[in-house]
Amino acid sequence: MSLKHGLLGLLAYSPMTGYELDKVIKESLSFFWNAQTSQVYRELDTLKKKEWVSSVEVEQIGKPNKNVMSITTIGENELRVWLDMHTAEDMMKFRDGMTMRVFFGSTGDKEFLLKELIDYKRYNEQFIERLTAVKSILSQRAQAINKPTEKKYWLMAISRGHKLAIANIEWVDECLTVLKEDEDLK
Amino acid sequence: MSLKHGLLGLLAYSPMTGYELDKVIKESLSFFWNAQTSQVYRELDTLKKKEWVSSVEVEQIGKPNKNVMSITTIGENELRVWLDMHTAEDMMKFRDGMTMRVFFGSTGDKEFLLKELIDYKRYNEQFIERLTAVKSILSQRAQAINKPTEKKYWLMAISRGHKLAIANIEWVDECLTVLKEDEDLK
DNA sequence: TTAATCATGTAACACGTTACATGATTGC
DNA sequence: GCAATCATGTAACGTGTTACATGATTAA
Repeated sequence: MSLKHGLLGLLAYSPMTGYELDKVIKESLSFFWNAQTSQVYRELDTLKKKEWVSSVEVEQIGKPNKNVMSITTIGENELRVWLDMHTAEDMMKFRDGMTMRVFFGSTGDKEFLLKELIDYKRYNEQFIERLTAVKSILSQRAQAINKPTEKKYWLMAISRGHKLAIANIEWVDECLTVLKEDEDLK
Repeated sequence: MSLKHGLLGLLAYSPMTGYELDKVIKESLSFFWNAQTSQVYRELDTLKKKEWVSSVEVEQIGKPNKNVMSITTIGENELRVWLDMHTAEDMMKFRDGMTMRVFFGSTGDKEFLLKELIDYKRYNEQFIERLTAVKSILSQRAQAINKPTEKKYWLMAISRGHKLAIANIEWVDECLTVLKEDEDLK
């Protein structure tokens, strides 16, 4: 499970350059996946070698040439297989640094932990704001590429981000209460 | 942010062998982090090279010899630095395969998606059950290694898992409603 | 007698991060 | 004149996965 299928998914909507893919990821996908620009180009290279995508060099006036990538039939099949065959079980194998941080929290400085929790809450609040922005970007895109069906799926994805952020914020509040409790006992 | 600091965290409680660390991870840490056995041994090797841990070979009767790993002073410092210095911002850079799956959902087979969502809900319900088991294991461990202070942090970590699982379940229910809606429109 | 537990790893590959590199055009 | 945008990458490193390998003891 990786960036490869994210790229295929985006190219299934319409052909794009690496540069555009990178921007779309940072603009619209980063609420559930992020990637370095260098990684995008490298993965595109791999996809080309696997013949999951093909590229055409397009000359431009007053701008550098660009390589427009398109998904191939093989790529479309691969995407469909990935979507249909990878299991919910895989999705349970996540890694959660924030939980690790708190699990081993007694070893570190409590003031730092409090600060970090409060920061984390703030980031989650900002995340929710960002989701609102992503929502409108995606609505526009759904119109632009004339794929109204996608929008329903995109909204489900956003809703997940929203629910998880809310859960994070509630959790921080709970932690702060617990941590302040024994402050009072001193 | 990685397994290295998880291993250091565990060794800060008490010296252990690679084998024991692997078991503890799978038993008690896997609700937020998982690792292959081979990875545990490899990382221990790296930690030894960095002198964050030291090992002593212990002979056993009727069992293979074992290498008992202990955290060093350098390792303790490293753990503290990691705990205090890594930021909440880093924690926002997660990767969420389930969201990707749904985001690009329109390309795949809808029956598969429905099945996967229902599976995912079931896994989250099982996850909550597992958390209950982990809770009692950790309570015992807190007594066994005589570190009652840790328990509070462990419970906070578990609470996070719980809240996220609840959010996941609610999200699946919402998705199922949305997906069935247009089933009715047919 | 067969599965589980104890105990250790190696090798190859896949995926992600960080730092670095280049160079033109457009808008303030 | 300077920052941002357009457009492409390479190299080295760090982290995670998969497959394979070995061999003894203990409990059902």
